Amino acid sequence: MHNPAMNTMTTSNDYEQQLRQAGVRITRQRRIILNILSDSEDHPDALEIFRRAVEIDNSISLSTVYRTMKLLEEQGAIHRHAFNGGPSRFEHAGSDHHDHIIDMESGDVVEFHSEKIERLQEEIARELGYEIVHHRLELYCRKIKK
Amino acid sequence: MHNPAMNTMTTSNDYEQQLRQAGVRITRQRRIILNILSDSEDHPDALEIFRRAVEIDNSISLSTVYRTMKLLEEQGAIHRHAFNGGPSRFEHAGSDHHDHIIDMESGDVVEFHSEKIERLQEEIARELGYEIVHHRLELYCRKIKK
DNA sequence: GTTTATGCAAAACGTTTGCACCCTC
DNA sequence: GAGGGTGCAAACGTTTTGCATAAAC
Repeated sequence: MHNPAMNTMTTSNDYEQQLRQAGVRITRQRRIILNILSDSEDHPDALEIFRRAVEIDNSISLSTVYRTMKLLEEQGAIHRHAFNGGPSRFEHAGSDHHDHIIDMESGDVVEFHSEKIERLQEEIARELGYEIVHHRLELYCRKIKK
Repeated sequence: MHNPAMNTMTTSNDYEQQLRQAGVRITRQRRIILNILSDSEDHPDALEIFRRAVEIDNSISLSTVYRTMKLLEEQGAIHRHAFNGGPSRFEHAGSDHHDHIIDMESGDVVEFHSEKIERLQEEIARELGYEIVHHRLELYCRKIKK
């Protein structure tokens, strides 16, 4: 896909522009973290992001990672998860909403989406007098052995 | 040391028997905590359980609360939640499984259950090669204003 | 009497914050 | 140049742990 006019891809450059528009300064550190996040297929925690960042710039600090994660969360650029009540793990707020299967043996995270479940959630909340702001659906699973 | 048949107990007596059967010693502290849990309509965290326990026995310690919560969780007697990534909050593992609506303004927790959602979850997991061990569904909501 | 639980204090853990200096706009 | 961002170290809130004592079985 190579169409400079139609920019539907989520590169960290896009995010930089959006963040700039929101009045966020793009520092060297923030750029590094944004790149790490858009390159990540997994759901790293702050320490792991810090480790990956240090390989690019060994002067970066863990506090900056934490501060940046909070900022990006507020800007809606990332999502924060607390699987198993463990440390926060982050992912790029890509295009589509999705939920998570957590492999209890490996810790791997698989994403899925069910429009049916989403609708049922809305229905249930509405019946109880609530509107959903956001939700969290996590399936803690084991691989089925064949 | 004799075993009085009469003990001013609530429903936690059932739990005591089950725990005894599992080889768990019923100490004064554990009895107090079990009572607090079966009396609680809300989802208190460890500190709140500690506060309630101190009113009954002011020599109880916070470590004992934490150790007991871990034990009871392992025994399947309670469930642990980490709403919003905050401190663990606990509830008696009552009869039925249910999920949670968290009122974002008040912090109140409303319980609900949807057999349809449960079935859809199973279906999705199976299709991806997983079996669900347990799951977590939390709807972070605002009250609808009329 | 043996085994296990407790209380206390200290440590561990993930995260936030105060401050002096540095960089982006 | 002004205002916000950074690194560092120290503080934080939650949870765990080592150890000597106490209680359950």
